[in-house]
Amino acid sequence: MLTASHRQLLRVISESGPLSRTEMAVALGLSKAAMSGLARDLIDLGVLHEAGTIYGRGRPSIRLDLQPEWAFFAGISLIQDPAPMILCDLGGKVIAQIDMPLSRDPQTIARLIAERLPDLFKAHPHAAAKIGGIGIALSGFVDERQATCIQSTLLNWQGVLLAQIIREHTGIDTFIENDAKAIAVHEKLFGSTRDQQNFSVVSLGDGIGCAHVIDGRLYRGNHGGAGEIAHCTVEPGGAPCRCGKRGCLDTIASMNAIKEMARAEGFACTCLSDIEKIASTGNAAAINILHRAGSALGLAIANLIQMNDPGLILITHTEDGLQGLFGTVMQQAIETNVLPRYAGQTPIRLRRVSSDIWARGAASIAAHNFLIGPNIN
Amino acid sequence: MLTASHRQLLRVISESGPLSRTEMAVALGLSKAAMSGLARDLIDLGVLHEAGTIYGRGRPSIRLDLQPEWAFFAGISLIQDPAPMILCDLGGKVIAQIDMPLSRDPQTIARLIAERLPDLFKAHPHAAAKIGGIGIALSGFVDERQATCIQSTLLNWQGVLLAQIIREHTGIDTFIENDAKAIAVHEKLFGSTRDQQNFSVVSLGDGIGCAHVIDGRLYRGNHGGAGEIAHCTVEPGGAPCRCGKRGCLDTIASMNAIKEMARAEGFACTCLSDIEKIASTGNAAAINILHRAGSALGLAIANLIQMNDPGLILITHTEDGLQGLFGTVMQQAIETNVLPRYAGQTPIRLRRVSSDIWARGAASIAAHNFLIGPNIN
DNA sequence: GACACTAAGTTCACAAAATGAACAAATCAA
DNA sequence: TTGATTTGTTCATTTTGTGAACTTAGTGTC
Repeated sequence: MLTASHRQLLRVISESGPLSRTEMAVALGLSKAAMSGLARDLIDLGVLHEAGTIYGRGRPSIRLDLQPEWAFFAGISLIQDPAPMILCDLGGKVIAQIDMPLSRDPQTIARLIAERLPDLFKAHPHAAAKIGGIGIALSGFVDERQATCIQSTLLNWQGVLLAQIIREHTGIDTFIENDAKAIAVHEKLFGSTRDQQNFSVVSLGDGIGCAHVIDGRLYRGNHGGAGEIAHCTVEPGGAPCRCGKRGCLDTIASMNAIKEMARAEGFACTCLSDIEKIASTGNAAAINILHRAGSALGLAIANLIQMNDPGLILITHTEDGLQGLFGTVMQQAIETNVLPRYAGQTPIRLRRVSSDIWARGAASIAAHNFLIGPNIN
Repeated sequence: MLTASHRQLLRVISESGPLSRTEMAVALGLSKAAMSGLARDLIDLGVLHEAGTIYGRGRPSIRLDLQPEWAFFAGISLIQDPAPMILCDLGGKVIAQIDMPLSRDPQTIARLIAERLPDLFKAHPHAAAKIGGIGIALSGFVDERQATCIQSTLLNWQGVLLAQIIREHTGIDTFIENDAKAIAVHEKLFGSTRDQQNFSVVSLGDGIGCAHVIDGRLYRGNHGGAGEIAHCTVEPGGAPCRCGKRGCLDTIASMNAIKEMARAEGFACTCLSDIEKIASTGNAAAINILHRAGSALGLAIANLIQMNDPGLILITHTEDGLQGLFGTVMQQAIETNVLPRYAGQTPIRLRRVSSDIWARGAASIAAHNFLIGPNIN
C-alpha cells in the first residue's frame, strides 16, 4: 500500500506537474536514494510513468508524471436538472458524459447512479475495473469527512448520510462536497491554479459560491461553512433574502437575482448577455441593475481580499457577458475597495466554464481522496 | 537537537496542556514505545517535567508539562510610546517589565534594546543565559520569515531588515510580526484559545487589528496581509481614510475614530467609557456615534464569519466600556448579519486586556519560533 | 491484608524508512 | 575522444518507530 511518503509525492506531482526524480527529492526534502525507491514503487504500481526527457548539461533528466489511465472517477452534480454525470481520468480529462434525472430522495439518487453507471462505462469498459471513487457536488453544508450532508435548503435535507447510501448501492467509495468547494478542489488538482498555495474561487452560476484554498488545502471552516460569501451583507437593511436576513449579496448580484430584477422591469431576457445588450442601448433601468450587482460583487470580493489576502481570485462563470458593464463595474469596485497598497497585487482571473464544471468538481473530490487522501489533518 | 517528532510533541503539549505519555502517544499517532523515548529525551533536556499524577483504575498516569524555566523570551511592542519591554517564561508568564523610548530608526531601536536588556534581566539573572529569543510587534506588513518589515505607515518603513539588525546588536535570535498577528499567536500558544484549531482575533486598540488562526497555525496571507479588516469598506463612498480609500471600518469604529468624532461634537472625553456615559444620559449625538461604530464593527465581523466560518471570534480590547451601547450594538449587528443557520454557532468572546498585550504577543512570536519552529510549511 | 484486576510506562529485538557515499549512465563541450 | 556535468541507482549504515512481553503502581474486593 501507499505510505505517507508516497502520498506526499503524489501531492507534489499533482501540484507541480511532471518532475524529475531529483526535483521531487528536493521538493520533498528527501535524499535522491529515498526518492529513487519511492519512484520505482509508484512506477511498478502503474501510478507514474516516464513522460519525456529533458536534455541539458549532464545526464538528461526523465520527467515522471501521473499515468492518467491508472484510475477513473465518476462525478455527479446534484445542483442541476437533469443531473450531469461524468467520467474522468487521473489527469482530469472528461472521457464520458451522460445525464440522469434529478431526485431529492437519497435512496432514489443512489439507485439512479447505480443504474446509470454502466452507461457511463459503455465506451470505456477498461475504466470500470479501475474506478477509484464517486464524487457528488451539491448545494449545502457537508461534514468534514465529506460523507454527510448536514443541511441543504435546495434539496431539503438535514443530516443525510448520502455517501454511505451510494456506497451501499454501488460498492464504490463515495465522497460528497459543497458545489463551490468542489470547484476549488478541481482547480487545485487539475485547473490553472495547481501551483497556487492560497487562492479563492468565486463561482457564478445561478447563485454565488465561494471557497478558499489555504496552504494548498481546501479550507472548509469550522462548520463546513467557509466561503458563504453569498450571504454576506452588502446592503444593510436591504431586501429580504430567502435565507432569512436582509441585504445579502445573493439578492443583488446572483444571476438569478439579476434576471429577476430585469424581469420585474419588464425586460424579456434569459441570460446576462440579453440584459447587457439592453444596457448598452442606454436603458437606465438595465444599467442600474448591472451597476448595482457589479458594485456589490466587487465590494464583497474586495472585502474577501482584505480579510484573507489570497494569492489569486478565480471567478468562474457559466454565462457569457462578463466582459460587459457588470464585469467592468465589478473589477472597478474591487480596485476601489482594496487597500491602495494591495490594488492590483491580487490577480483577478475570470474564466468562462461550461455547466459540467460541478460534475467535474465532484469527480475531483473523488480523485483527491483517492490520490492524496482525505482533506483532514 | 530536536527532531521533527520532538517538535510535534511540543506543539501538542502547547495546545493541550499537561498530558500523560499515553495520551501524547495517541495524539501523535505513535506507539507507547516511541513516546517513551521522546519523553525521556525532552525530560533529560529539561524541556518537560512531570507535573502531577492522576489516579484512576490501574497504574496512575503522570502528566508531563513544559518546564516554564527552560527558556525565556523578550517581547517589545513598537506600537506604543514608550515602548513596553517584557520578559516572559515558557509558560507565557510575565516576570519582568520595563519601558524603552520609542524610535523610528531601526539602528536606534536595536541599540536601545541591547542597552535595556540587562535591566530586564536584573531581577532574574538566571534567565539571561536561557534567553530563547526576542520578539517585536509592530504595525505594518511583515514577510513570511518574520524577519523583514515590508511596509509600515506608522513607522514610515519600507523593507527594513529589523530582525537581523537587532540580532547583530544583541546576539539573540529575533523575530518580528504584525501586532494583531502577534496577539493571535499569543492566544494560540498561551491564551484561552490554545485548543482551538480555527479562530480569529479582533483586537481593539487605538485602531482595529485582526488575525486568523487556521488549522492551528497563523495564516499570514499571500502578502502577509490577511486580517486587514480595518480597511474593509463598510460604508461605500463614505469618509476618506488615511489609507487612501473611503468608508473603511477604521474611519468609523476604531477607538481613535470614535474619540475623534466625539471631540468633533464637542464632548470632553479621553476614553470610550466617557462617551458611553454621555450616551447613557440620552445624548443623541453620542448615541449616534456609538451606534454607527457598533453596527459597522458588527457587520465586518459578521462578514468575517460568513467568509471564513471560524470556530471562535476573540475580541480583545484595551478600553473599558465594551458592555455599553457600542458593544451591545456590535453583538446585535453580528447576529443580524450572520446566516440564521449560523447565528450563535460562532462564539464571540470579549476580553479586556492590558496594554502590555502587544509586548506579550511579541514574546509569544519568539516563543513559537523557539518551541515549535517557524510558521512555514 | 492478600489477591486479582487494571492501566501506565519501559524494555528489547526487530522492521521500516531514510541517509551518505560510491558508482553507473547519459549527455554536452571542447 | 576525452573531460565535465548532472541524473539516477546501489548498498551498507543510521535513524525512527513497532509489537509484544514485562514491570510498576495503583484500585477494588473479599
